[in-house]
Amino acid sequence: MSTDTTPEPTGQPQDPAEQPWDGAVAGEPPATLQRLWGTTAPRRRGPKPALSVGRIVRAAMELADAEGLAAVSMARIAEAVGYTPMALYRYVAGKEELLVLMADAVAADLPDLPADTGWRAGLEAWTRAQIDMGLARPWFLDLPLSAAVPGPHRVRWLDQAFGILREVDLPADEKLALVGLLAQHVLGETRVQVESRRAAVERVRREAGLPDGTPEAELDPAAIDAAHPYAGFEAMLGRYASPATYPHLFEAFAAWDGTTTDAPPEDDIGFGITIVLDGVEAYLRRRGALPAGEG
Amino acid sequence: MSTDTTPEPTGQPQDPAEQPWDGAVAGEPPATLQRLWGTTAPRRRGPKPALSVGRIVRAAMELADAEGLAAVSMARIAEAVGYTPMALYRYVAGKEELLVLMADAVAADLPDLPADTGWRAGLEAWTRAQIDMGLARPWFLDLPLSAAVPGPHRVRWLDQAFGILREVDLPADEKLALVGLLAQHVLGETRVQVESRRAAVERVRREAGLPDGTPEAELDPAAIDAAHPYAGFEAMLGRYASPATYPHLFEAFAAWDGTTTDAPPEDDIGFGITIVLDGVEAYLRRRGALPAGEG
DNA sequence: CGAAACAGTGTGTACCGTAAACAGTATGCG
DNA sequence: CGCATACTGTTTACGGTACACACTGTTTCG
Repeated sequence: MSTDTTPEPTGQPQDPAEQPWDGAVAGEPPATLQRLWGTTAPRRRGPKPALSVGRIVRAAMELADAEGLAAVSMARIAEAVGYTPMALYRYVAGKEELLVLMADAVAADLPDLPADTGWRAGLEAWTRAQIDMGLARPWFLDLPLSAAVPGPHRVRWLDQAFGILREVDLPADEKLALVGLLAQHVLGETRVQVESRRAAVERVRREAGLPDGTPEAELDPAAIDAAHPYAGFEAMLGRYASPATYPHLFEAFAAWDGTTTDAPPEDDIGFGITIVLDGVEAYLRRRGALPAGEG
Repeated sequence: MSTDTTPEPTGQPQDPAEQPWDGAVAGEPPATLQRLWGTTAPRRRGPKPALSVGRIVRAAMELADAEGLAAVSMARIAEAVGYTPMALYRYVAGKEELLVLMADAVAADLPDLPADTGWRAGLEAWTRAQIDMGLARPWFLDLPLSAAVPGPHRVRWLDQAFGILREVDLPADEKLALVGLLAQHVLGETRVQVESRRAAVERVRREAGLPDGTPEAELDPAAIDAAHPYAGFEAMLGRYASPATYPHLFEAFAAWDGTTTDAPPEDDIGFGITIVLDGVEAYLRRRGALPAGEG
């Protein structure tokens, strides 16, 4: 982007052959990227395709929503759309590519954030929206690292972050680094939330004596909310920790009265966001990048 | 731990039956936790076991080190230790449990940190050591969320964090939340590092025209270090971004001169740590928890 | 000396992702 | 028009996975 040639509005066909990364050596880029960005040239001959990439991805996501990522197999997807497994390979290079497409597609549901809240409130909203998305689709966290390819929806979300950061005076690469830091925090926070909820559900189910596969809907939501988040951890400590084995942990938790402080922001998510954004604010101040009136 | 009964130094057998979570309903806890903490009661009758959990886990880790987590299958492990695949099931409940054991075992190599550096330097060292571990064993990042069960080595590492935080005046649950935040940041940062290195290696290999499976050792290390970390991202921008599609991104990167600022700490890792620890410091100050002389 | 508890093996099932060969269909070109 | 061509979805098959179950052989306790 440091060149002065303006790129075309949307990607053009531009002869799929002769791309530097094409050929036997290549990783996934060419076909996968085209599928991601919807820039595959329409076919001219032969029967009209009955399926579409979009429909396949949508079926895969519904499956993941309902039964988790582990349930997403080529066979199950094919069954859902009413074709044979091998038919999918006419639309998608393989399962790995399908996961890439899914990873971008989830970002389509991210909201349009209001502009003109300051950078800090903006980033907080940006962060929270993403965590909400992760909570709604926990399977997102199970996607492999290799599925994190920038696609149109993901980049749109990134664009919003840059919109929020317009008022901040920093070169683009530093903004990108900051947004990346935030994005990583989001992923981690979501993991914690999802995992702690899953543990709470499991504990409530066990206490109610219900069988393993019981859907969450049959459990008491209040009991789930009330389930102490550190319960499993404390049980582990009580069983295995001693002054001899884990002195500092033992000391700290022996002195603890067992009550959770709510001096931090009322919710767990806010706790992390506040700390990270405080750090970001310190960085901006150090760099003299705060908008006028805040510096 | 808010009770006054001192737990025994190390877990005792304490009758594996009659545990609340035992039986058909249970998830993994009983057997898996016992295997994790090495508290399985020795068998009394029958032939002496030829294998051991430790040997199996070690073999699995060697396999993962050499060929990645995807190469770790029950069959390959069995081959490595010289027995049939089914023999492993006498020692381990299944593959999932094995991954749990591996996840804890990696933490065994984490160093003993020096005491008496202040809380901030201590936490930074704690963080960096963990990132180094992740870089040394990238497969660690591929482990599923479900493998994150607290085992002896993981808890020992947590204990060190609490040792570092002794001088900080905060209830145990808040310390735990802070350490958790840091741990999540570490995971994210390691992901970024591993992924960007992998991308750099791939790009260098492509430019050198070498085949896909070429081991990293045959590539020019200097070229890998020099490979611009944002190259792939910029290529994507140049091809697909326009003022119409991604206005803010376009604007920011159009104004950018293409040079990376090194105003932040010299290395990428320090960039993130500094921001997060600044946030933590702000939190401690707000809570009046800073050690005497720092408040 | 049984009997019971255990170790490791052999065999088999139910999946998984996907390569290859195939028959049917719509299109562009001579 | 007619046919080669490119494309569709299907069939079949392969090598891989985790693991259930029945089995033989070994060790130790009552």
